[in-house]
Amino acid sequence: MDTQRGVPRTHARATEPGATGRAGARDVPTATVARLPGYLRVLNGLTADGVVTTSSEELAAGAGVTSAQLRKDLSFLGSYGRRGVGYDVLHLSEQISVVLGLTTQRRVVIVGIGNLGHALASYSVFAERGFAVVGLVDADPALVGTTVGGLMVQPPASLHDVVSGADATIGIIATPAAVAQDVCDELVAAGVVGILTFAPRALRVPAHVDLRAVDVASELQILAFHDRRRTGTGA
Amino acid sequence: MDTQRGVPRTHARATEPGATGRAGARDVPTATVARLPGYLRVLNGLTADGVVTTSSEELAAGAGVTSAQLRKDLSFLGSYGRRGVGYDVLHLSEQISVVLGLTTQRRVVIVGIGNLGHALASYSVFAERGFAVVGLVDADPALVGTTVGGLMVQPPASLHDVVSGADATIGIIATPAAVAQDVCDELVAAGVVGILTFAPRALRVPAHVDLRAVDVASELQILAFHDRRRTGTGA
DNA sequence: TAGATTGTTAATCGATTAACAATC
DNA sequence: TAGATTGTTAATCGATTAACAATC
Repeated sequence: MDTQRGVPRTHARATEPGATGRAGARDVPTATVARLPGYLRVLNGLTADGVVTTSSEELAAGAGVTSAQLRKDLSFLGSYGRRGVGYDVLHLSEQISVVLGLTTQRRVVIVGIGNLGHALASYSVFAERGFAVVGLVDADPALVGTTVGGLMVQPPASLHDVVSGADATIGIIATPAAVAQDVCDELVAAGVVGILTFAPRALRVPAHVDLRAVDVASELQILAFHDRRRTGTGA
Repeated sequence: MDTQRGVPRTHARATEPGATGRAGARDVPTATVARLPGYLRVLNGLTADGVVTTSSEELAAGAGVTSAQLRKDLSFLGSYGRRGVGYDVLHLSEQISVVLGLTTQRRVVIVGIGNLGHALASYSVFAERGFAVVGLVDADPALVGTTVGGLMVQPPASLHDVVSGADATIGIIATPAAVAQDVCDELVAAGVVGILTFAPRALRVPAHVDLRAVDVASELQILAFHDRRRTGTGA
């Protein structure tokens, strides 16, 4: 009840279909991939603090996992530590970035500029972590043409052009649930290979597209399950 | 790469410490608990469509899981279906609500009313799914005293009173990462038993408090991992 | 009865944990 | 060398899948 958790997935295992294949990056378990961003975050913080070397113990504590878990996770990437010494913060950070594919900036399009989409479009953390929001789309005529986070909101009919024109590979869906599947299909048709949806509804995507879903109301309902056990109400 | 996933957790198993214990609700695996909100969502949709009876096949398809998975999950709650017939939509919906502890309305306080907090404070889906936002707190003097989603924003010094005064059991953290742990500690001291954080930082909570973390930038980084394999860039 | 569909069992699979040999 | 810490192995644990007997 007290540990931080990453994100689960019924994900296909992360095998390496790539041509030559970078050493070490092959066949990383999905559970490990989901924790890598957390490690990277801690490493970046250490770098900002001027820390040059770290240990599995320190890194794990910062990320909220055990040192055994951390070493096991890193072992799937390769051997980037030195026994008896620890890990070079900058080098490990770079290796994880390479494995996650963050050495190239990914371009993101957000569909649905309501309260949530608006917040995401203005979210500075995206830029800090290597993503560029390159397009905004909304169906509300009152919203189309306005500027949010420095970008002009485009109409739904422009979705394909916005995605392909900016060469976006990731789409974020922040629309009402009712239209989420249609938007999803259009994003896929336009060429995105990854989708992050906030719409409370199951979406279908082809096998070559990666889908991740965040449902904040479901998160609260999961909290309610444990809440009930502590406050005694609810049954 | 194509399935919907719930939320992973390094969660303690959901054992039943409650006194008498409702039949069936004991010892539900965390992976199952995380999928229950999805089933509930589909059941509510079926109810709205006037559907009276459903099958594991139909329900699973709507939730994006296999029928085997669904039946296995429901088996932890009890036997609420009829062989050869299926499930009564209303009855099953009610049983899941009881297990999740949704028969009592939970009160939620949101700390950090920036872009994201603002969006969450105005998020109608919370009310639809049985949660009441009863307090808003922010450190920005320019924001304190303003009204968002019908509630007046309170200063940080009022956090404890806002939580205990409204008897809130769940806290949502939408503050900058730098202050997230302090806010978390204050929420716990004020008596919440569940915390949902959007701050990109690992948080520590005592064993009796349940913590769930949503990190949208990490979600994008996980998508980038697969993106790299398809677009070939990034290594 | 015959057909349908659940609930459960058993097998498989993947993830976590702990311990320690390797080695800096 | 002695102490420290990694990387790996093996054991455990939990979750998923498939098949089917129970039963409506």
